[in-house]
Amino acid sequence: MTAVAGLAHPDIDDVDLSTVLLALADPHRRQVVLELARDPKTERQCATFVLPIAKSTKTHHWRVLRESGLVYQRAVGNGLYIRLREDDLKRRFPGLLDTIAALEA
Amino acid sequence: MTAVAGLAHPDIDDVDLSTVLLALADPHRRQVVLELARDPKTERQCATFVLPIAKSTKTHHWRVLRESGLVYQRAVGNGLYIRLREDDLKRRFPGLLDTIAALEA
DNA sequence: GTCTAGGTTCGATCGTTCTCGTACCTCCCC
DNA sequence: GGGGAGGTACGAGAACGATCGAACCTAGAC
Repeated sequence: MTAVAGLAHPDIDDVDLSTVLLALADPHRRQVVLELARDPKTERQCATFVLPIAKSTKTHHWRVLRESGLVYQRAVGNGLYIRLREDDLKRRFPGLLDTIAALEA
Repeated sequence: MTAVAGLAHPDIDDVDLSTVLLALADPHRRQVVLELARDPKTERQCATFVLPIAKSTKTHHWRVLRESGLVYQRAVGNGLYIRLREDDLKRRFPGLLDTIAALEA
């Protein structure tokens, strides 16, 4: 196993609403999702997110976001890039992201 | 204290999004909310909800729904009536309920 | 080779949540 | 008065989630 873990992404059709809502219920994760949503097409380095939590806790949140189908992660060199699964989410949960984003705009 | 507990309802402005999303993340609670949302103006007897859980567990979920600002409960005689806080929710979290409802229609 | 920055894994703690059964209360009907 | 239906309170157990620190790995820069 490499230092960058196997980045397993679920099929969006296997994700259920409870999982997504649970993922979005955490303020740290929601902040990440909303920052990504401001520039949905753009990939961003995970390390650039400023969160008042430990490194290992971030790893935990990345996994939750990934496994809930909200984000796509890609290993580049030594680091991680993250991106919203915008199209998948629009198709599977239409309106959800826009609504949440509008609520905290 | 009467058999019907003190039904404390939070001011809708004191409710935050995390709490609401957490409340909606539970399938049983979401089912209740969605059934109420099909007839938003109408009060319904709590006892008429068919859920595969114990009585005391229901009491727990009523409290969560109440304290998350999603529903309003009223004691009538020996029982409880429940109703969506539709107007409050529309104002505080516009679009949220409609989006969730559309997602599981 | 060394050092650093980005990440993971592990183990643990702490709080919360869902769940239940039991006991109890109270309104209402007979 | 007695009984049933609707609900609460309490106590407990199991599962989960957020959090951390320490140890470790890897890629890249120097």
